[in-house]
Amino acid sequence: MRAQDMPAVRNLPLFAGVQDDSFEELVSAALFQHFPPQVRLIHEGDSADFLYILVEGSVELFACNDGRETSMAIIEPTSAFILAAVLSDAVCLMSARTLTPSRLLMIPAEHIKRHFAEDKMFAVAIATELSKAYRQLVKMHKEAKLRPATERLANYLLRLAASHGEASSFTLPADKRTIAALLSMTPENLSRSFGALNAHGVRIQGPVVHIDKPDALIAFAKPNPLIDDPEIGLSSR
Amino acid sequence: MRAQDMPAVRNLPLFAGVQDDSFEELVSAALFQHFPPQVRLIHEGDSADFLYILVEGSVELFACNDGRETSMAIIEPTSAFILAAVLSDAVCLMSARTLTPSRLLMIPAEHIKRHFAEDKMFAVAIATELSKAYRQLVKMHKEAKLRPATERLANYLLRLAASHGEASSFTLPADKRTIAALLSMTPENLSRSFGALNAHGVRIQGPVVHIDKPDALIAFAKPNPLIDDPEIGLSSR
DNA sequence: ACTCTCTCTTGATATTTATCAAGCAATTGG
DNA sequence: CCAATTGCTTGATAAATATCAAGAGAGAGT
Repeated sequence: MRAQDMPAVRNLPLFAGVQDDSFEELVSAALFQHFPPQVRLIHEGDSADFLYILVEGSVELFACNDGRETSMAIIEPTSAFILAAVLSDAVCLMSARTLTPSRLLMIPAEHIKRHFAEDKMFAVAIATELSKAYRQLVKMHKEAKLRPATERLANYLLRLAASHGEASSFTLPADKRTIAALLSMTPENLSRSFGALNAHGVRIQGPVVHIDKPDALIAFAKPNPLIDDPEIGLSSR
Repeated sequence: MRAQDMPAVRNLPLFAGVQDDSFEELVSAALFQHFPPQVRLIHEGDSADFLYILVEGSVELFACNDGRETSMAIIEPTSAFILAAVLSDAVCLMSARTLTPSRLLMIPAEHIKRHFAEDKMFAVAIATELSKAYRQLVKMHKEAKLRPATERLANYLLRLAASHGEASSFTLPADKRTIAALLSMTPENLSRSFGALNAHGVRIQGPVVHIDKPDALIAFAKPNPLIDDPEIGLSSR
């Protein structure tokens, strides 16, 4: 692991209250690995042997049932994942694969669980993270149940813009096919929905989105803080 | 609060590791209230002032957006709710209302947060509960994204049967209209889906479901442990 | 017993979303 | 440079789901 990557990991809310020596212990037990794109890191149903921390690149969480597959989240640095599975000592409910070349810190589950049981500050930080992760998932589920497809896309674009400092242009965090799955639509319908958003000030150039008329898009999307506001400080799944 | 209700609350996994005196402190600060059916307990967007514990009756968690409303969960005793909002010191993402006459213990959020910060065992128990709640929600979201409506219903019936000790008959936990919203369908389509399940050994008599041919229903539903298995010990939302 | 109300069901229709089938553009590999 | 592949788009069609409109049945109140 590169020295310059260290601060980002150390500064995760997850490790906020833990002592330096405890943190050192966790990191020294960890593996640090590079992966090319499209590498399957986790197979759903497997036991959760590591807490993964994405240091660079991007990772997709996805899930399958009866021949279908859908995307559950796109993860960007610096962010931990399968925290809940590690703590529950349970099998993973989601699979994970790299989308781009990625570097990951993998902390053995046993170490996480031991520190969790022994270190009050760590337990508090984990509970705080999990409560935010839970709330984020509630928001996702509300969106899925309460919005039609094109509105989901419109609000997703607004959230992306917000996460890029309200930039009027930004690049999609994954292939359109992956974005489509994330938004519970087919690639065909994503394409058509992008077309429909043209009338509301959105322009697409390959992987880059231009929001030419933010007000028009907002008027169409009707964003709702109880769905669209991010959980501040959330960096775990 | 009735003396006979105490053990069920005390035995919640949430309080498993807390000392008796701490538990007494929490309970003595709490309100205990009866509510008739259809009473709004929580409005989404309001701050989370209490951790609610349902002692008797049933409560629906639901959410609204842009004139639509959907059901997020049906809660039965003994179970705590809005734990995540209380810990995050944030507004509620879901509303709550009683479905039947209900009795609830309401523990002020401040007390929960103080004990959480001070009592390691409580923090550990909360994190453990939240990780299970998170995983339960992942399962719900997977189901919503990966299964068509009638299959969702079929698996829901199998889960209800399992929770009733694999009983071949049981009563639905809420009005069909609420069940429909929970399964992301209209009442009309729920009705038609029940009709479709007739061919797979399901018989409906008002609010009671008979599973006459469990094997046929299972063959149709194709249950998946990574969606349908309950998180054991989960009693919080 | 009798409305009245409410919930659920059923049928007809509309809308939304998915699937299938080309086709096009960009990229990759020879 | 030229296939060949890949990712996306577009159009036509099919399937799933929602909406609208009655109507039937059960329970509540008079």
